[in-house]
Amino acid sequence: MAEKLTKQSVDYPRWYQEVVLQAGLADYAPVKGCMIIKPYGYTLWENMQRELDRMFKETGHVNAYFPLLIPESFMKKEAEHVEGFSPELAVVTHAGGKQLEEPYVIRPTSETIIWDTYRKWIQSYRDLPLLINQWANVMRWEMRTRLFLRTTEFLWQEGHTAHATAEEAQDETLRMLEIYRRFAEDYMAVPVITGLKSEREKFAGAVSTYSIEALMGDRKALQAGTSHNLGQNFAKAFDVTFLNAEGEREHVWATSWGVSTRLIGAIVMAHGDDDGLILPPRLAPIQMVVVPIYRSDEEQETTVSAARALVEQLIRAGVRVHLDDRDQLRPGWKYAEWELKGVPIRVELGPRDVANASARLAFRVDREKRDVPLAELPALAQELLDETHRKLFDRALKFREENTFRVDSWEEFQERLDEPGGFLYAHWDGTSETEEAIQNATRATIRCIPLDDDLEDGVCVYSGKPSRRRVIFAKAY
RNA sequence: CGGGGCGUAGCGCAGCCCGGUUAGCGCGCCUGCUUCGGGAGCAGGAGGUCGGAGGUUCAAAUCCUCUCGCCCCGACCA
Repeated sequence: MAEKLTKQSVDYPRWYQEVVLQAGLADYAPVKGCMIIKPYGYTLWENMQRELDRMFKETGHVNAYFPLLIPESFMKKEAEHVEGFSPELAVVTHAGGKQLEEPYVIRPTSETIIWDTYRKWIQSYRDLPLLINQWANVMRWEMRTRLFLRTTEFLWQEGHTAHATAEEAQDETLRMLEIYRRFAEDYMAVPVITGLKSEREKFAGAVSTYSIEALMGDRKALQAGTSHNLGQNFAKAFDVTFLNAEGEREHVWATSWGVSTRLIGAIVMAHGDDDGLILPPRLAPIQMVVVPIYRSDEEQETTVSAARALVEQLIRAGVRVHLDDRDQLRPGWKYAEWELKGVPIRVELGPRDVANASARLAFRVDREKRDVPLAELPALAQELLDETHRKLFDRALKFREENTFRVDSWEEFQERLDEPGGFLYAHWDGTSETEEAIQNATRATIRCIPLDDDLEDGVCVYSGKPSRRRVIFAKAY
């Protein structure tokens, strides 16, 4: 804990790794590529789950749970799905001391087992729509892993819905994309761009994939959530049909959508600085930490009891507050530690403050210090947290805008991408060949075709062929 | 899979090239005193089969062979 962090400007990946470990979000596991999510990190995840779960339920979804193990044959039923996921499957071949007749794969995502099940659940248009979400762990044997951003096993939610029409499925796809956008911006304080994925980048088995894309502190992009319109691909692969009102048999239309513990990585990299994490107040495990300050035993008695009283009032005001009354640590040490852990607001309570009936607040987001009357603090707390949220969001948005460029020539594209990086709005001829060529030349990929962008005639920055709109290129995680 | 690095106390490391007393250092931990408004000081103390196996040698953390694991950088991916 006492080690100093590597500065972001010196080595960003190293900073990331150190801050995740030192702030107590996660630890390495004995298994390659896996991590142990520690209580502080898991509480953050629980807070994210709670809000997302509420949003899903408000839009008519219910939770269910499907098995971890999937018969291997299921994975082979949808052609693109097989191709996309085969290389990263973990397979169980032995159990109960015997070799299994059919191996089981550990789910990398649950479309197949869910659509196998939906076949039994759906007969009529009256059974639709079917709006189910599950909170689960999944496993993908990636070649290279990074804490939270890409681990072999990760936690996520996956929604799987079934609809009677293509229009309904498309509406659902966009509805959930919008929920992800709202969650990212209103809770994580991370501004995101919503858009459509290119053919190359879309989900294996989808008709179309939409995503929210965020810009990290090192000016690289992070895909923070995806929503897929699966069309009738899985319904056909698993023979899921229904009778419509006219008595005709049709294949069901599907969507799936998910966000994962990767979002924790997004929070770390969107907001963190050289002193550590900066957690968005609406998700922070600890929103305010109260540090009593004293020299003598009498002062300790005075400030600690004042702190206890304050903490009680703050809890009643709905604040997630922590009292740091550890006697063996000095205040300066505690300040540094809570800053590393990204607590939005620190409340310092010393003899002078108690005498003045005030509290000294220190804001993590901008280091501002402010004295507030003790009696007013509980009533003021939510507003202060909201203010912090806005500052965080505004700063992240400003950063993104400062690192977003419209580029019109291949030279400019390469230069900007190299230094400083960021989002590049550029014309693209719409072909996978060009996309691949650009990736090979620069390591940049098309993050998305933004939804809220106007059409504009131009020529492809790489091939010079005609283009109808700009797309966003960036180096990505 | 290619490239690089690392396994020595809870954590971070030195020692290894050039073998040789009881294997060190910092942080943390325990005890005591003084401290406490930006990462405290002093004194005392506990804590190790040096990743594993085999070999060379009078003697191996150190040399040789094999092996296991993890991390970082790239290619693949949420």
